[in-house]
Order: sequence, then structure tokens, then C-alpha cells
Amino acid sequence: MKKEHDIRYELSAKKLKITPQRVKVLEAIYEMDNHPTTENVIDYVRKSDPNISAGTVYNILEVLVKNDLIKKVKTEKDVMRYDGMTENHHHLYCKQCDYIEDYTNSELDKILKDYFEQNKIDNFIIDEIKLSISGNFVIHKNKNH
Amino acid sequence: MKKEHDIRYELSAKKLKITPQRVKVLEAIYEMDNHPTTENVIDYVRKSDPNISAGTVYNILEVLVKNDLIKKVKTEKDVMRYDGMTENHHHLYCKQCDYIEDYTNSELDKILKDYFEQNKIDNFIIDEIKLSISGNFVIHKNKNH
DNA sequence: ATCCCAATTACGAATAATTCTTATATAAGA
DNA sequence: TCTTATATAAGAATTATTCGTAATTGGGAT
Ligand SMILES: [Mn+2]
Ligand SMILES: [Mn+2]
Ligand SMILES: [Zn+2]
Ligand SMILES: [Zn+2]
Repeated sequence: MKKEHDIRYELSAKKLKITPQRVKVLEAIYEMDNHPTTENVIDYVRKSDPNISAGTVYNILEVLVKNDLIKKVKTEKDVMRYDGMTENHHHLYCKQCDYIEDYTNSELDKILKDYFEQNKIDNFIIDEIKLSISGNFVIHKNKNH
Repeated sequence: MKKEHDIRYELSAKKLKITPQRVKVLEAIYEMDNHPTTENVIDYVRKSDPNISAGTVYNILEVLVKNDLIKKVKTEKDVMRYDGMTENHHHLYCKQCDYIEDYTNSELDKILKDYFEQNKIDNFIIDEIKLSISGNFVIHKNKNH
């Protein structure tokens, strides 16, 4: 059950020019789903648009991030990964491979929100709390996703 | 109140050769404290050892991470940052600059631990939970650390 | 429908970050 | 003190990303 996206609408809502390259990059991120790297995006898009320039993909990803259409994902690797899910959510990190799964839990969000309302952090105003939960997926023991 | 480190002991406890370069790199991370980049470490170490090779610093950082003497820090930037605090803790990310502050809260850790004991995640065994809390430090409004 | 132009893209060069290769040096155990 | 497996220095090679510039184009204006 993947969320439906009206890519052209999303771009125009941000007053971004609708170009074939932008549409394809955004489409790629939504289709691939699992937090792709820039390289993943380039490879994917080139399947339908073999001549797209790598520089263009870098540019577009930056534009999309600046306009909150996608997000950067924190990892311990030095390659950047992107996320088409812009609603606040958490991540499960596989300790055995580089798989990252989305984790949404509004009950937990509420617990945290309430906790920090009661227990403010000195000199710090919280904007967003994200959990990085690392562990092991039992399904794929010693096997990559 | 910085934690005292017996660097030579820490290295030998991991059966690592005690070399001046390793001692200085680890020392640098502890002294600088705030989650330095590789470049930060190189610059710092070169103040006392101007001829240390960049490649050597990269090697050493990798060795230290593998041996759990330091940790990598997740950020949205593509430069890696390192952390001399190996005990589990959370991070406050400044939205205005690249400052990262350690945040330790065992009460909160307990709340999370209890929560997930009651509410297991399907097919996933949690190893470690870290909060990435982003927001604003009131002290240095529109001013970098 | 056509025109226009600021915005975007393609391309390749430039830069930056990291890894690799190999000769030399050295920590630490015998 | 000797020995040797391990670590370092130096720089080349690779990889990732950014930059400069000329050509192209989306979409508003006419
Ligand atoms: Mn996600
Ligand atoms: Mn830390
Ligand atoms: Zn996995
Ligand atoms: Zn700051």
C-alpha cells in the first residue's frame, strides 16, 4: 500500500518548473521506496532516460530537499540517502546490511511529546524528534535484503 | 567535567599497538570533544605532529571505530563525524549550524525500554535506540557555536 | 499558436574526499 | 637486542560531488 503521488501537482505546488528530469527523479524515489542513494537514483532514472546528467540529478535532489518534497536520511555511511516520505517518522536500521525501514508510531510520538513538555531541555527548543532504532530483522538472518 | 581517559590503556585493552599517531588521534577526539570531522582531527593532530599523513588518520579512525573506542555520528551532511563518547547517548542537533550536543537521560531510556518491551516491533530485535533531537539552542541565536 | 527569457539541463572540467599501493619504519614480544 | 608482523608516509588513483558554461526549454505573456 504505497502512497499515491501526484508528482506534477507536488512540483507545481512548490512553484517548481515541471521538467521531465524532475518528474523522473521524484518518481524514482517514490518507486524505489527504500531510501536510495544518489547513485541509485541516477541508475534508476537512466533506465528510462539514459542521457540524464549526473550533475542534474544532484541539482534536482538538492532542489527537492530544499522544497521539502524529499528528505535526507542520516546514516553512518558517507553516502547520502534520500527519503520520499516527508511526514515525520522513525527508522529501523538493520545491523547486518544497509537496509532502513520506516517506522511510524503516533502513540510513541505522543509519549515523547508529553515527556519533553514535562521535562524541557535547558536552553533548547525542540523542533523534531526522530528515533534511530538499530537492530536485527529476524526474517533475513545472515542474508541481505 | 570531562571524562578522564587512559588512552594507552584503552588501546592495549583492545590489543592495538600503541603508536604515537593512534594516541594523538584518540587524544584529539577527546580534547576537541564536539564530534569532529576527519578534517578537524587531521588539523588538530598536525598542530603537534605536522607530518602525520591524512591516510594514516583515516586508517586510525577506522580502526578505532572497529574496536569500539569511538563511534561514527549520523548527520545529514556527507562528511563523517566521530564521537569519543561510546556509552549510549542521544544527540541534540542545532538547526542553525552543525553543532551537535550530547544528551544523556537514563529516565527517558527506561521509558523507551519499557515501552518497547510492551510493544515489540514485528520481526525486529532492537539493539539500540538513539534519539536525534533537532531544534534551536536559545543561547546562540543566529550565531554559530 | 508563437515568442521570449529566466530557469534548467548537459557536458566536461575542477575540486574534494577517501582509498589504495608500496616502500620504509617501528612497537612489542621472544 | 633481534625479529617480524603491523603500522605509517607519501603520493597516485579512485570516487563523489560541485562548478562553469553553452545550449535547451517550460510556461507565462502576447
Ligand atoms: Mn524513511
Ligand atoms: Mn555524542
Ligand atoms: Zn538487513
Ligand atoms: Zn548552533
